[in-house]
Formats: sequence, C-alpha cells, structure tokens
Amino acid sequence: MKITLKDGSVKEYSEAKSVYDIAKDISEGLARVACAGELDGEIVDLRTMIDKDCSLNIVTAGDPEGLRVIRHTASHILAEAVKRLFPEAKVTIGPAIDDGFYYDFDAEPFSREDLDKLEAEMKKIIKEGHEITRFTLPRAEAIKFMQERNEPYKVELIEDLPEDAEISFYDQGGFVDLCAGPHLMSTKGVKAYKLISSSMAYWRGDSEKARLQRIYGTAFNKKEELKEHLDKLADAKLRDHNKLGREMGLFTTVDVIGQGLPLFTPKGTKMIMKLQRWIEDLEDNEWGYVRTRTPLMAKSDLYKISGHWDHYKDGMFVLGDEETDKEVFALRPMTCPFQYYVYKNEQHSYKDLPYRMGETSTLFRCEDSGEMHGLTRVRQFTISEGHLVIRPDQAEAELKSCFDLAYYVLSVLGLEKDVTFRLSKWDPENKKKYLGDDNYWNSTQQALRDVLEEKGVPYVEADGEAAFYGPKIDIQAKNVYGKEDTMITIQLDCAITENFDMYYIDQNGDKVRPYIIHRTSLGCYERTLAWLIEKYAGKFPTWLCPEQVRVLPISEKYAEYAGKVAAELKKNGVDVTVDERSEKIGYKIREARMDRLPYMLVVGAQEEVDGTVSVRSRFAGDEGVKPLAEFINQICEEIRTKAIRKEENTDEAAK
RNA sequence: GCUGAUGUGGCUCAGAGGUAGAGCACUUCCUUGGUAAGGAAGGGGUCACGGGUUCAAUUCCCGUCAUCAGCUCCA
Repeated sequence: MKITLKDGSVKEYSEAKSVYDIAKDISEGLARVACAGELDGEIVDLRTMIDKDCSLNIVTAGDPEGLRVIRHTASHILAEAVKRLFPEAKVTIGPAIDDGFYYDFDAEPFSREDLDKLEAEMKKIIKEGHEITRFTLPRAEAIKFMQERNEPYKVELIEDLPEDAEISFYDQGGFVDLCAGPHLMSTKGVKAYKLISSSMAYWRGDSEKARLQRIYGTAFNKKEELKEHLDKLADAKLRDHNKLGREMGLFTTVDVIGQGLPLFTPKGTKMIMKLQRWIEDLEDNEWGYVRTRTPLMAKSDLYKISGHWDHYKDGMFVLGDEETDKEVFALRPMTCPFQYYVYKNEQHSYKDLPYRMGETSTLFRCEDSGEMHGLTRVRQFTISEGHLVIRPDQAEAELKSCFDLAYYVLSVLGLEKDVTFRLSKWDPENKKKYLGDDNYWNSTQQALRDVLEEKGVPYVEADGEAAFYGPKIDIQAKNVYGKEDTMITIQLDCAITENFDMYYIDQNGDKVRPYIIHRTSLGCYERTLAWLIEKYAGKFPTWLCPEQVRVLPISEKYAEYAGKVAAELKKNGVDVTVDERSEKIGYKIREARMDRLPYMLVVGAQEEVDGTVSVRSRFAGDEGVKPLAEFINQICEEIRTKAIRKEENTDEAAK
C-alpha cells in the first residue's frame, strides 16, 4: 500500500509487512501511538487502512490526539483490571475525555481501596506488555461473540449498529473489547496514569436505566506531565471557593436553615456590599439607569401573565395551595414582570426610551436538592438585574451598550480573559417550550449574533439554551475544576410586551410595542464572589478586601498610636483593624499573612515619634517606612482606581 | 430528584458497644518584644437530629436533615 505522509512524501509497503513495522517506520520510532494516524482529519487506526492507499499524519504520544489514544487504551486496561479483580462486573463504555478517561461498569460501588488495587492490577497488565490487535466480525457474529462472554451492554451497543456493519474489536492478550479504536500497539505504551475517583452514572445517561459505577482516571504521555496535572488538581482544591470561602470566614451554611441558603458573615457581606455599591453607582451615574425596588413575592396571577406559571412552576417556591386557598403567592424567580409594572405606572413617549431600570434583586429558585453547590448553585441569590424598555430601532445600540457594560465590569475585576461567550438559542426540535415563532427566533438570534460579531469576541452557538421568551448572550466562566457556569446574561425579548400590554406612544400618537432587554452587568453576587475567591485564591484586589489594612503595634505601649493610625485610615474610608494582642510582632505578621491581608502597618517607638508607619504588603513584602499621610494617599489611590496589584516574587509569595 | 460517601469542641482530624481525645484557635497569667509561631495554666463537645436493637449506643440498624463527588437539571 502507498502512504502519503504529512510532508507530502510517499512511502510504499508490501502487504506482507506488519502494521507495527510500518507504523514504527513512518513515525521514525517516535510513536508509542503510531498505529493511530490522521486520515482526512479523522483519527483512525492504521490497521484499518492496511489495504488502502492513504494519506496519513502519524499521531504521536506528544500531540493532543495521541494523548486521547493513550487515555483510551488506559481505559481498556482499566476494564481488564476490573474484570480480573471483579469478574462479576459487566463492562459498558470507556471513552477518553478532556483531561482523562472513564469507564462505566455494572458492578458494586468501588471504594478508594478498590481503585488502588485496580491501579496495581493495571500496572501488571502494562508490564505484561500485551500486544493490542484489532479484528473485525460481521454484526451477527459480533453479537454472538459478546453474548458468549455474557456482556449484555456490549450486545446492546452492537445491536444499535447498522446490519451490514463490520464490527471492530481490540484484543489485548485475551481481554477483548468492542471498540472503534484507535489504540496503542501494546499495553506497554501507557506509562503515566492514575485513577482519580469513582461515582455513579446511568447507562446511556438515562435515569430510568441501569445504574452503573463510573471510574474516572487520567493518563499522560510522561510521568512529569501526570504529576503536573495532579498538582494542578491539588491546587484547585486549595482555591475551591466552597472550602476557601468558609475557611476565610466569608460565608457559612446551617443545617437547620436549609440547602442552598448560605449566610454571609460580616467579612463576606462587606465584599458583596463593595461590589453592590460599585455596580449601582456605575449603572445609575454612568450608564443611564434608574433604580427600582420591587416585591420579593407576588400572586400567582402575575406569573400566569408572564408565562412562568406554565413554563417554570416547578422552579418556584409557591406559598399556599391552589386547591384550597383563595390567593396563592410565589416567591419571585426573576424580576421581569415587577419592573414591567414600574414602567407601566406612567405613560411613555418614544422620547423617553430607552428606559433602563436596574435593581439589586433577590431571587428564589427551587433547585433540585442535589443541585446545590457552595455559592454557585443556591436557592436564594441576588443579581444586578436590569430591564431596558427600548424602541425596535434602538435594539442594536442598546444591546451593544449592555455588552460593553458587562465587559467593563469583568475587566475591572480582572476576569475578562477568563470568560467564554455563548449565543444561547432555542431548540428548534422542541418549539413548544418557547414563546414565538420561527421568524421571531431567527431575527432575535441574528440581532445578538450581530453584537458578538461586531465586538469580535469568539463565541459558540448552543441550541436549547435560550430563555423561553428569547435568545441570550451568555458570558460563561469555568470554576477551578473546569465546570462552566453562566456569569452574565444579556437577553433580547420582543414577545413578552404583548402579555403585559406594554407600549409607548410614537411620533404619530400611536401605541407601539417596545422591545425588552433583560440583562445583568455583574450577574449574581454570590456566584461572582465564588469566582473571585477561586480566581485570586482569596488574595483579592485591595479595594475588595473586607480588611484592607491591619495595624500591628510592636507592643502594647504603642497601642494608642496604632489606634490613631487606624482612625486616620478609617476617616479616609479604608477598612482597617488593630491587632492589640500582647503577641510578638512575628506572630502577628504570620497571622495577617495567613488572613491574606494586603497591607500590614508595623508601628513602634520610632514610628510614633516620627508619625510614620512601617509598611509590609502581600505584594512586595517590606515596603519600608513612610509618613502615614503618604501611605494613606497610596492606598486610597489604589482603592479608588480598583487597581489589581501584582504579587512580586518575594520569599513570602512562595510560602 | 437519583447513586455513593461523609457528619465528633470555632477549625483540621483521631477514636471505640461501657458516660470522649490531639493540634490549632479561645480565655487568664508571665513576658513588652522590630517583620511568618515566646512560656504556663485554663475553659469549652447531648459525638447533626429523631426513632429502634441492647443491661448499656456517640459507636450497630432505620429514617430525617446537611455537606461532598458524580449523574440529571439549571427560565
């Protein structure tokens, strides 16, 4: 067969030559993975190509696709290990995923000890160095083959394949798995792997179907890369807002209060208030918003008009019983209709629009009990809510301005590089879930797409992610574990105004339906705080810190001067405390460091005489002695500009 | 909501069928110190909650609540 390589050169091999030799030859000995190659953009097993002339880019262990092949092979080795140690287990599927692989088994739950044993067994299988060979069977025989081996899940998988398909299998020294490939040439090729965790998963992701046990693992080309990955996971644990936020005393939860209902401590509240005051002033003073304050609950009638009663009742906390009570209320899951009635309170001319309403709005959503997590999925939360009532001709400009505001907020927080953009569209396969027709959805989706295009940000389009009343631009961020959440959303809604009979008076004196933009600028305060904790590992920009400065008197003799320093700072709006305890200065510094304080001011005899402070910061260590007034100027400027000071490489940074 | 694990002083955790332990933190006293832990003494727990088994339960069993992981969901 003839093989055209990436560089255009052609190699010819006799049919008699083994695929392993060909692979080794083509990859110049590079590749443990060399039996996998790229054909027309697809990763294929060289062995499927043995009788064809083809063009191949050989996949090597070092490239991303090679990594997938290594991981996929590791998952087969795991499956073999499970069959050896737990012969009753039934195998299902085991793909490579973004940062590793998993394999689902119908088996008893696995403990950490089981995983350790399985890891040891995998080591044996790898050491044994089984050659991995590929063979195919016609469908009927393939079914029989797996029936004989008593693997019902594999039989089901094969039954779903076309009648005339040739079914491929991979054999590694007797353990045979149904698989499309490709794989390494030998189990020996898996050199760095680790089983991470086990959990439950449903067969084919369907909660009606069998419950399976999933084992997650990961594998890398080299041991060092694996170590790096495991270190990163360990670091993620240290940043985890749900752990760190509690440790730092920013929030807590209480059994008897309930799930998804975090309590913010004075420190956590201080941070949220700093964000909230900033956002409210920003919107009102610089972006033309007016503020509203509307009820946290309403009669069910309101939600019937808005459509939430039909589309979203299960997600609401309903107060009362429809059957027996005259009036039924529900806590609000959104602010939209409340602000609509504020708009409707007066008649509006076309000259009044856009009418931009903002509200720091607390919402309630009855999430399923298993969904709650830290501050990112909660049942009560507060968002920087806003609704813009606009004329159709203002849509483009106002959408862009909402986008600019959100982007500005992100960039001040230092988060703008960490987000991805998503155009969330309706599900054309399930139109019943939505208000409006094809025409409506196509045009609104295009309007949002235009904004993203104009702003030149990369974005993905996602079906089925829209609100029931309109499409969204969602700004997404990942947590330390790589899980994605919506941080900010901008939605265009031209449907709801009908239900609420909203209108403005145009030039001709006619009533006209406005459009609505639903949007957030900072999103949900709880979620944003979680994100900040993880982004900064608790070392927040100074302006956001609940405690910005701690004054550390050398001894109790200087407590009075320390108090004066603190009072002066407080007068200038700085959040400051004094550590008056009779501890040594080293001890106080250690504690302040562990509390991630941005600034420590050491004061003793000399400072008292000179009216100075000895500045020590999280950023640069010892910053020397300064007149108090100079330090106040410096920190006030840092707070005013919301500067994000970089940590320099001091010895302390390493600690 | 589903599956599994977990729940012991403020925190991190140990422990065992016979009325609970360490380190840190806290309080008091000594020390009054110059840039990451000075010393001593002391207080503090209905072992998440409710049932059951047992002479005896914090420990074993069941239920509830909460936390975590994963699934599913997320207007």
